[in-house]
Amino acid sequence: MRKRAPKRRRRSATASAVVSSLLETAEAVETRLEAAVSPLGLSLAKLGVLHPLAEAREPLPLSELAQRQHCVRSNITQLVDRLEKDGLVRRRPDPQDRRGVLAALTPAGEQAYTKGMRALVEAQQAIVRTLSAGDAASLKSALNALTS
Amino acid sequence: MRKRAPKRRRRSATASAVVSSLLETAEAVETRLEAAVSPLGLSLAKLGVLHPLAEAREPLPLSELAQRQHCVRSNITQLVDRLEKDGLVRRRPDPQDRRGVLAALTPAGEQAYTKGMRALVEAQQAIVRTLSAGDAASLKSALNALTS
DNA sequence: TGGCGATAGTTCACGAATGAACGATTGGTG
DNA sequence: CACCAATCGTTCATTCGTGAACTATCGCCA
Repeated sequence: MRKRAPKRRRRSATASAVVSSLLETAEAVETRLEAAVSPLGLSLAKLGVLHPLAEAREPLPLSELAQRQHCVRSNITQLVDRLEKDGLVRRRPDPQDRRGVLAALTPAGEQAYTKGMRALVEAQQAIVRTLSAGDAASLKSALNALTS
Repeated sequence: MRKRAPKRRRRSATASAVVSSLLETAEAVETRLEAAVSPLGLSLAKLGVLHPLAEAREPLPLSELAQRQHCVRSNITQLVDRLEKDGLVRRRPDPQDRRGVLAALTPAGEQAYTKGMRALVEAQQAIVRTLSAGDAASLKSALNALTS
């Protein structure tokens, strides 16, 4: 009947496979989302900056954007540089703090945000739709376990 | 008793959450793996180039590395540049094709590979270990569903 | 009040990845 | 054989992300 002693090995041999699979599908998903918003001249990174700005409905300090984005301040500097070049955001001095700089959404920025968000959500739903309800639930719980 | 008509909305509201969760945990996992190999002066990208070279046990053309890595040729050019600077790989002309360039593992390269691989596998196992057997299985199947 | 340590944003150099353009070489096929 | 399309590797410009170093300003407290 075979299949008694080995067992032990299974785990380790599979570990790398599961992790690789996670990384690869995440990359595939990310690429797909990126493709969904790129026709609008956007990227996930840019959308990630526009998001808190649009939600707050008021200009925010760059450091706040960095915190919400879980990234380093210098990254936001550059991202905002490009967004400004795109005309989606404008920098303006913080009246409360002369060190600070606020990022303000332009009208074009708001518009780009709503369009981009629509495209993004649609793409996300398309992806989740390929999952059975059970798969979705178990995926969610497994990811939660990983994050803890 | 409530809970009859709505239902519809749930799905869409959750789609973005699941996808975001996937992307975020993947990033966290990647960061962890990166941290595991970085003390050895390696990165996942570099290890990804050393891998096929070590497995093949013979020099390989750069284009082959690009294919196996699912990336663009120019990326391999630069990666091999750095690996050469690190003394882990050496470029040599392809005797069969004068357009081609072969990447050959140096002794230091082989050593770095085995050490890096050890560290990587260990980190992967540590991550998977935080998952219950059930979670691991369901994660695997859900990821499979996503990739298809 | 004066001084000083945190905080804010920028700049720079780097790693990783992409895509376009380019020069060399190779392989059919006419 | 001679040409032409495909392939090979590199270079360049661009995006995105990091971390270190720097300047300006803020806020506190001795």
